[in-house]
Amino acid sequence: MLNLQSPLSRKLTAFVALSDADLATLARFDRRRKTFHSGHEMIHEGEVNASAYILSTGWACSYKILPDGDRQIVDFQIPGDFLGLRSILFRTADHTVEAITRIEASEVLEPDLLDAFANAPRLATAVLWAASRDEAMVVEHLVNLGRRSAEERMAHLLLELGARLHLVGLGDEAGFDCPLTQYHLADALGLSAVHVNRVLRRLREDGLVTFQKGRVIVDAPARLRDLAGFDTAYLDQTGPLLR
Amino acid sequence: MLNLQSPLSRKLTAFVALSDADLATLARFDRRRKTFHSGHEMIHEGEVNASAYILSTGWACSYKILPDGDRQIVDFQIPGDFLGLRSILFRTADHTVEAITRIEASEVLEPDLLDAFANAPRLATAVLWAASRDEAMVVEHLVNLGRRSAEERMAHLLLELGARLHLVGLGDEAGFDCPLTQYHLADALGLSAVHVNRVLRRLREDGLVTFQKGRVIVDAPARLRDLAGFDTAYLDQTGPLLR
DNA sequence: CGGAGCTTTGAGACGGATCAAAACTCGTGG
DNA sequence: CCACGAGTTTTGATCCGTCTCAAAGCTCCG
Repeated sequence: MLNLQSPLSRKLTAFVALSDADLATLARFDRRRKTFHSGHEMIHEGEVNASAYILSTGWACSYKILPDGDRQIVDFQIPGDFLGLRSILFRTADHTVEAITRIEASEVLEPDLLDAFANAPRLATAVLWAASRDEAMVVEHLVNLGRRSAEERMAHLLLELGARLHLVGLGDEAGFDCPLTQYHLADALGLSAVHVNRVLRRLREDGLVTFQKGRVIVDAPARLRDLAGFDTAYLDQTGPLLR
Repeated sequence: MLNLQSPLSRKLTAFVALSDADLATLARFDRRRKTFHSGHEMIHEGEVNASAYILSTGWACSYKILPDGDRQIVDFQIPGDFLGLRSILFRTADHTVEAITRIEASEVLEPDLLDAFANAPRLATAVLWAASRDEAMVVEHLVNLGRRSAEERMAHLLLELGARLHLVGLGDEAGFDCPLTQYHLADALGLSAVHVNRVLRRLREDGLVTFQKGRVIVDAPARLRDLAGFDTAYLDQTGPLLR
């Protein structure tokens, strides 16, 4: 029951059928397990030869800081997600990754990845697929910022997080635990923290979602999806890729 | 002088040293050359098993359409860029790609890519690098929409296009030819077309950039970069990766 | 029980949207 | 060679969503 143990294998096997050999190689990614405390910067923008990680417990976020000190969060990472995968190919990391909660993660070095590509082609495909999915999420976030109102953005983000968490066995249809502050939400959605607060209140008063005390409860899933224009196509790619 | 002939090889060799065998494999990507007229949708959101292309002449853009008809352009593609590379791994395309001008492009099928990955590892690395760079650009666009003012966004976009065009031998320090309408700019920057017009006027009146009659002229490069907070780090990765 | 970080609320300012309409550009056909 | 028309650019007036500044209330850890 390897697949049920690790959030990553649970996520990958949902989309690519992996052989036992693939799963064994995947399991080897889990050596070098480390713990980081909340707030720790695991990868720094500008850092050379940064490592990548696979997140197994806790939440992280990746962001960029502007000259004036403003921050734009690009994505949140939850168990099963890669941290800084892109920065392995780049000489210097182009973004920062920070632990939001206390985190457990396995460090992935370049040779691990190359080994996987050479010896476990199906796994390599799966990793590539995961990277493409990450990019698809960034694209959807771009659409969010460019063309949706504050409330639509918030609805979309919460629905995405819910769907992703559900996929790795955290949270269910009703809701999920969420350690994000309103500052995190603001920096992800391109809003001010003050406005985030008002938006959350309106969504709550309209009976759509409630986000309080670290828990998100989706009160009216259908109406919320409708408001956000939320389409899971970019996330789930229904059923395993065989090829 | 293969590298000077194709914009793609010119771009890739700037970052990864390619062997003659790599270059030969790369040249084989150039069979199946096709022409598309301006406005043609080469890849449709939702399309299954879409092909990818390498753009050799002309401009394209990739975008998503929202339920209410709004459009968010994710990126523009210029000669040497891949079109729809991500959609090869996905069962269905998650975005649309449309020709802005008349276009010449070479169709790349899945087997071509797999062949390259199996037989030309350095080229495979280069392709992966190109995909990572595409993602880095999307991330930078996200920052643009989330945390920059309308003028900063415009300045940033024009500087990015200039830098990318320069890299493939189109345009120089002074400026470049640009077939985009103000509607394109608006949909890329998350603004209204009317506001785009006013922003361009202000930038022109401030002596920063002039965009008129299909040509962009950078009047004050240093001041423009300063306004935009433009750092080429995410684009050029100075000097060839050897590994 | 104190205090730091987070959430909540109010008042006012401002960037960019929207609506409306005129002016320009350029390819096309008469 | 001119007139037309579709697409594009430009400008004005007004409106609205979100920001900023300010301050109070809450929560939870030490």
